[in-house]
Amino acid sequence: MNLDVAPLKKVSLSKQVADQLQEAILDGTLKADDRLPTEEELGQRFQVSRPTIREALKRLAAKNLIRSRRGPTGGTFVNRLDANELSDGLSTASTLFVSMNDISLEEVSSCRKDLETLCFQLACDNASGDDIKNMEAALNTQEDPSISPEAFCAADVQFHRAIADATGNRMLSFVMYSLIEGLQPVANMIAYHYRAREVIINQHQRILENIKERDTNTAISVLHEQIDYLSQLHQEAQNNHQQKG
Amino acid sequence: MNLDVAPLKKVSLSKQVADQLQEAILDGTLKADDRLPTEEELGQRFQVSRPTIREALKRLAAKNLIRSRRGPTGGTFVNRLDANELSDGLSTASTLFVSMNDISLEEVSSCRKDLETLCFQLACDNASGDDIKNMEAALNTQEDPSISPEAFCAADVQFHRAIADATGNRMLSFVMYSLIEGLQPVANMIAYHYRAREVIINQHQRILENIKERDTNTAISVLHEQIDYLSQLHQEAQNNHQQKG
DNA sequence: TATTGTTAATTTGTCTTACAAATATAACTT
DNA sequence: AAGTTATATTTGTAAGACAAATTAACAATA
Repeated sequence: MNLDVAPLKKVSLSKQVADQLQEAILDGTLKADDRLPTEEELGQRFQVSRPTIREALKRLAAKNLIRSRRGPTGGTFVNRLDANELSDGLSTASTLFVSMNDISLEEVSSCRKDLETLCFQLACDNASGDDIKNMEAALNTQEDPSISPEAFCAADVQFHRAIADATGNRMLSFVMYSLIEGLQPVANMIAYHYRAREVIINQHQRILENIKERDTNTAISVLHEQIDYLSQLHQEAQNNHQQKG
Repeated sequence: MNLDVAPLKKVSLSKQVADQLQEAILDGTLKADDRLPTEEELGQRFQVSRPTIREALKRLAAKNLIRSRRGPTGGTFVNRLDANELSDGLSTASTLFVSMNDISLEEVSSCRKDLETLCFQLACDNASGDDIKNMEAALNTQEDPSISPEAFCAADVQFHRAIADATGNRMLSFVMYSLIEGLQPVANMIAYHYRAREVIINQHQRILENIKERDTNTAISVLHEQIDYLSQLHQEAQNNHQQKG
């Protein structure tokens, strides 16, 4: 008896419902801001109970695909997603990826170096006036010594994002967002050292200046200086931590 | 009257539970393959009902952070995630990003060209024997003319992933996975044209050959040839589609 | 009339209880 | 001893009820 038995995949109902709804969102059947039927109505259509529908909706909510509101005009709506909101999922994904796979800082750092170098080349060619203004705004925020470490860190992210946006390629921006977000923990650590703040600010000033003057090579050399500096700081912090523990 | 009122966010219980559990997973309190308490026990700890716990767990399940099994030795476990599993979320994210933001093929294509060029440079330097074998395996699959379009497409993804892995930088691999997955729809279309299959296979053969011989420049030139070819095919398909509609 | 207060209706959020399905362990039977 | 059958445990699903939020319509009042 040599029969190949059927796959027999028993996928839970809530997952099947979630997959079908996600499919509808991805292929455009459900567009942004569309309102889904009520949970009860969905239950009738799929022939499952309301808790099952709700578990399915929570799966989609976790991916930021939908939002819910109570009340007569409430209900469940399809989210319009921009890079910022999508990058939330990406950043947890890359954080997880780094931590669970023991990715060394060296790998992350060299990846960022390569990709951001590419961004600098494109940004020097394509940066618009608005892009420059965004960088300036982020830098101005960082230059205020009274801001909190969190705010400094956020402004740091904003600065690098502005450069990614300045490439003019939104797909590249999107990819870079996940990298920048994924390195937040490192940036976070730096923000607590006032000495480091000064160094970072100085580097950003020089980067901005060189991008303005379209001096690609100098801008890139400062970038490399910064990434190496961050690597080194992070390495020292780890060593200290190991000695203490 | 110019008062800034507080945000007043009332986060649902299931989301709060999900966030707390995710936090525990991210910071390492819950490690891979750890078993969570049963749903009932979780309910007691958080002082909420089982359905609420379940909705929270479904949120995490949607992100592939946990898995569940029934039975005495069953329960809910923390997932050990590799790039493959994480790429599921990434691919939907990039697919969504492209479709909801009207990202042109030109942008995606040029982003992939730049990033994959970088990969080729690193791969030519660092590709190991295993990496070469992975590429050969994918190519062998594609060379069988009897395989389905889906299988051809999957093998195509596998080939490009193998190149990304050959860079030796797992962070870069991870980033590339999202790009490769995000372009699945285009690859999918190609797979249905037998004429195109031959072209793709021929290009892959030459790419593999040049990576083996560490001829970076030639390998890259073939890559660019392929990306341009795909762009062109896609453009033609779109034009045909518009004429028909 | 215009503003305020009240009520009702709708929809998601949560709880309770119950049973079904899967699965490993232990007990039992042949 | 081997296989079979109970049994306990845990997630999956269901149904019904009530709470909370929010809008709309209506009534009351100045």
